[in-house]
Amino acid sequence: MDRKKPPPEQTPPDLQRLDAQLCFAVYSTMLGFNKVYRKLLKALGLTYPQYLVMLVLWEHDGLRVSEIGERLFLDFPTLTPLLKRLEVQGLVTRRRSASDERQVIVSLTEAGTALKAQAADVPGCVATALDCSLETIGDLRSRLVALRNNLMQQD
Amino acid sequence: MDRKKPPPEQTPPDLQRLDAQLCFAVYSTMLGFNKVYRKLLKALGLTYPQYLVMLVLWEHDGLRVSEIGERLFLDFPTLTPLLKRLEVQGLVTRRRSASDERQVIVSLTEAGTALKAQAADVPGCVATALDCSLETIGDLRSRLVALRNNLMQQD
DNA sequence: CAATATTAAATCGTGTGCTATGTAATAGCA
DNA sequence: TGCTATTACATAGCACACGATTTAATATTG
Repeated sequence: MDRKKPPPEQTPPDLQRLDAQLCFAVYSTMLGFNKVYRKLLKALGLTYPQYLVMLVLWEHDGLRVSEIGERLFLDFPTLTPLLKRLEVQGLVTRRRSASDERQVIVSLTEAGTALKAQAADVPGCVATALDCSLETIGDLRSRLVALRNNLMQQD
Repeated sequence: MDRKKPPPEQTPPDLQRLDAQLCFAVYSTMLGFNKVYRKLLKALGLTYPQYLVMLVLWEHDGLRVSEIGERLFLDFPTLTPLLKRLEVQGLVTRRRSASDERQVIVSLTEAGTALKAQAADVPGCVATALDCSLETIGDLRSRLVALRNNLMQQD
């Protein structure tokens, strides 16, 4: 009578545990960030992805859609409707480029530019919610960026 | 003729830069993870969130929807349709609890259980894409979990 | 025991994010 | 110069994620 079970053929159990997955830590942290940002950005009338777009434009106004997409690692099907909604809100304009009509230039309106001052408290409030040192934040950030760049290279 | 501009009233510019935001590092890292997981999980017929649900059930079969939600920090509007699709794929069953009919118990089917072995290579392939040490991964994971818990406490 | 409050899940509506596809403009080549 | 290939963006369809609301079951209270 053979009581000895064969060794499992799959990955050792602990590598397939939810909490062993770095991706789940990233995913669930992002869920947490969304929760915090949703509250903070509600007063500004922005969703989190819209806020990211505004951050990009506040830094460098008048970009092509593709340039915004490159900056945020987002594609056209995501950006086009999102930018349309920002345009409807009067925060940006979308104009065909005169030199190349395939390109759409996204520019801040006065209201869009003015929104930057209203959003000035956001990073501080987020830092408060995080409740950890600037050094930790900076270290985490640069490590995540390195991972992101590795992941984005997969093809 | 006053050539001196008044100091800006908003947050110092570097705090409102996109790349200064930890949340953007997390967000864009998750975009990268999605890209990698989408490819790996395609052969299993799973999306990334569905994979997370399967990880939970492989660990502990027969949970209530709310228990899965607590485990993954996800709400009913997300989980109900997702679980329905897993049921349609024949990977889980959803049954009303006899002792409390408000509760739905989610159980793995034979196919759902068997899928675990097919998914055995996933964590290893992800680790390869990450191209960094297990120690780094573990450290990042625990730090992110700490942040997540802080963020989730905001209310 | 009946009425009310609470709980668990389902549904609805909105905004993403991505693959696939379509449209229009520009570039490149013979 | 005309044709083809490439580029930039828009659209379509699907799967999330979440606040708001609804439905049904259970718990609590008088």
